[in-house]
Amino acid sequence: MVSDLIRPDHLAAEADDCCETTVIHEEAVLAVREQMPAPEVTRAVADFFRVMSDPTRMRILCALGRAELCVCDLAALLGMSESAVSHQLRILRAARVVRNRREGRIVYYALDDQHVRTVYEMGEEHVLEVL
Amino acid sequence: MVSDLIRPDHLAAEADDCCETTVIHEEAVLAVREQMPAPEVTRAVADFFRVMSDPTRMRILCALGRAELCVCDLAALLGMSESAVSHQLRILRAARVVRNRREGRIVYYALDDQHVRTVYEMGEEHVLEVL
DNA sequence: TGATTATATGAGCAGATGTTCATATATTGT
DNA sequence: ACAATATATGAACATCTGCTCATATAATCA
Repeated sequence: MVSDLIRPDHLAAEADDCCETTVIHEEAVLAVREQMPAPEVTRAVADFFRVMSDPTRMRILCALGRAELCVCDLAALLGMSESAVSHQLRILRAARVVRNRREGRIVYYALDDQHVRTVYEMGEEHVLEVL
Repeated sequence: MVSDLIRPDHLAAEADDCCETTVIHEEAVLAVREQMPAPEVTRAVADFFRVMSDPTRMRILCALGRAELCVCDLAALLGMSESAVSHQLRILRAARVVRNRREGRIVYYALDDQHVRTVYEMGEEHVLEVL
């Protein structure tokens, strides 16, 4: 692009890794950049919310917040296949929001995170406000 | 399946809409079913969390929680194209978590939801606990 | 009016996601 | 040991997501 030749050189130092972007409010951007959490943190937090971003998983968490249940009970409750529920439980386990204990052939799952309950209630509040 | 012919009929009435599922703890399932929020509610809440389940959107929300910024500032801050940022802002707008105001050619965005801040902090707490 | 700038949006595409189906594993009862 | 039962998991597949690129819209300035 020809415009690159016209732009003064000292402006190129503003962006850390990129030099094509226009910055209108340089001070604001620099101030916010300092206050921002590290990208790894925001990524981890986003991953946590991703766990709760699926209707099936959300319903599983709601159910397990009310009682300890086994896989086939959950499947019956949600009207889904036991396989589908088991796959989702695997994701919830990996995120450490549920715990499980085996009793013979049956594996009981329960909510294992204080935050999930509170976070759900905030989500519900937002939903009611927006509608 | 042959097993269907053997299973007693009165068990088929247990599940509301499905009849293939095994239920081990009938009372627990029935009790939880009564306490469960409506599927539309859990779906809406899951949709709200879906908005925050992407690293880019999460970083945008973090930034807008600290200052009112325009699209190209956000793009520079995140090291992303203005188009990509604009697409994500559209999603955040639809979810009503950000507000925007126009000033000439520039459109300023800001956080427009009390819950997002609190919910983010809870997510961060969970992340720090789990690691 | 025409050129420039800031933002928005549609199409297209690669990668992620959630379900089903088949199969594996683990435990119990005969 | 063998059949039955509860759960877990891999492969396959259709759908969804987030980006890029091209283009449209909107506002400013010469």
